[in-house]
Amino acid sequence: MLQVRDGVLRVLLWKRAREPFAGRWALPGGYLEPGETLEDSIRRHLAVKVDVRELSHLEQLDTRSEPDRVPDEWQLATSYLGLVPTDADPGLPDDTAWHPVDRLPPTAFDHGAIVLAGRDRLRAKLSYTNAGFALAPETFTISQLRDLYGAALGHDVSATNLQRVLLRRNVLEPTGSRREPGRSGGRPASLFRFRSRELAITDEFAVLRPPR
Amino acid sequence: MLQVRDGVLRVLLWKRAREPFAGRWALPGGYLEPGETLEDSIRRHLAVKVDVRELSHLEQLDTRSEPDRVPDEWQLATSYLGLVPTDADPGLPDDTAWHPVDRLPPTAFDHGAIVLAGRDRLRAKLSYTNAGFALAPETFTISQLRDLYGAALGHDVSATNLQRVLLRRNVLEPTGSRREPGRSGGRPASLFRFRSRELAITDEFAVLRPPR
DNA sequence: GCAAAAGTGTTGTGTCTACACCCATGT
DNA sequence: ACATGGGTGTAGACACAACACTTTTGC
Repeated sequence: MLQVRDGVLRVLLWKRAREPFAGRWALPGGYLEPGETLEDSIRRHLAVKVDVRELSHLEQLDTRSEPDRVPDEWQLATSYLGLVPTDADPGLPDDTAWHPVDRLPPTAFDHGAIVLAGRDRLRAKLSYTNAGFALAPETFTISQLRDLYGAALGHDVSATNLQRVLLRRNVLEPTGSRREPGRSGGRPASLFRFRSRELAITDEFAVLRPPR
Repeated sequence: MLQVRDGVLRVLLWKRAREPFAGRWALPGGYLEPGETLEDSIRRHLAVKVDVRELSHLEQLDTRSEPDRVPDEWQLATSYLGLVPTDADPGLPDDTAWHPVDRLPPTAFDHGAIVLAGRDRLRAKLSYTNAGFALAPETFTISQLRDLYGAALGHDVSATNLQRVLLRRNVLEPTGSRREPGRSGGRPASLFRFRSRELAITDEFAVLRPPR
């Protein structure tokens, strides 16, 4: 589960109490109940940590089956990428915390690799889908959105060009209202919102488009 | 397992003898052995149908867990996309056949949806990776490659532009040799080959590139 | 007026499509 | 010579990045 928090892309991790990997950080999750869907299962396990309504997007990453990924046991795991808007602040149990994705603590199992795979998937999808909606509040200014994209992508993003790309692609729409400037002045910023809050591809054919 | 065969993108299906879905067509695959990797398992099951050395690419699609996807039983399945070069002609058991992906026969379980998901994954990757290597023979002319891309993408592709895109991206390299024209004449075509036969992203940042 | 923050105008660059044209071969 | 198929030249459309400039606010 990823979120931009304090201007940094973070992942929710849970500190393991028991062996194996006692004291190391792990992704939330757990066993599948009979007859349960993978998605239902991850939502159920997450609900213990976070209110599920806060989840703005959830998608499957992959299934890992290497026999040595869990010591002394052969165990399959299907990983999911979950996103939470930056303005959500779920109350957390004591043994969980948001860790910067680019400075992970020692993790249990292959969870470090899974987090990086999730980060990479998010970065890719920010380029060619409307995935930003899942990180952003309901309405926002372009500079707020620039900061979110910057944190998620790991490099500076120009507000000017971000605005133009997302407006050209019809991903954003103006709400009509504005945000009052802070005490240091400045022009009031217009508020925007994502036209859709469901994942959609916005830049389908990079090349080799079908002919007219 | 997909292949361009007779100028059409096809999938290898296996005719089920037993219930459920007796007589309908299913994807090759089967149960996982204890301690076995998913990839090893699919390769093992495929080896019965096709020589595994013919597989030029294999990647995981997704894991399906809907309780009603198999009647009277709750069963998880992880699907894979396998590609076979167009010039491979594996001998097949009697109960398997290559079916056009765009005109699938009635399929068992959710296998029809899986095939379409694989097709869509292939189409997307042809745009921004070197995935074409997995459909093409070792060496080929641009027009052969155009036909392969056309069959896989489902629309006409211009040889002119295909050549320029793939050369600009350094995906193809000339072999130096040529192919003799047929009896109807025509300029002899140069032969090309893919520089790499491992999947690689060739058009990384569609937009929002990192600054210099 | 001046600083701060937001937003627009403009120019340049690179990638792709479309299409005209040229090249090398067989008959 | 002419048909056939391969390949190149070139121009236009478009999306994007960069950066200068203008707008609107607080102090």
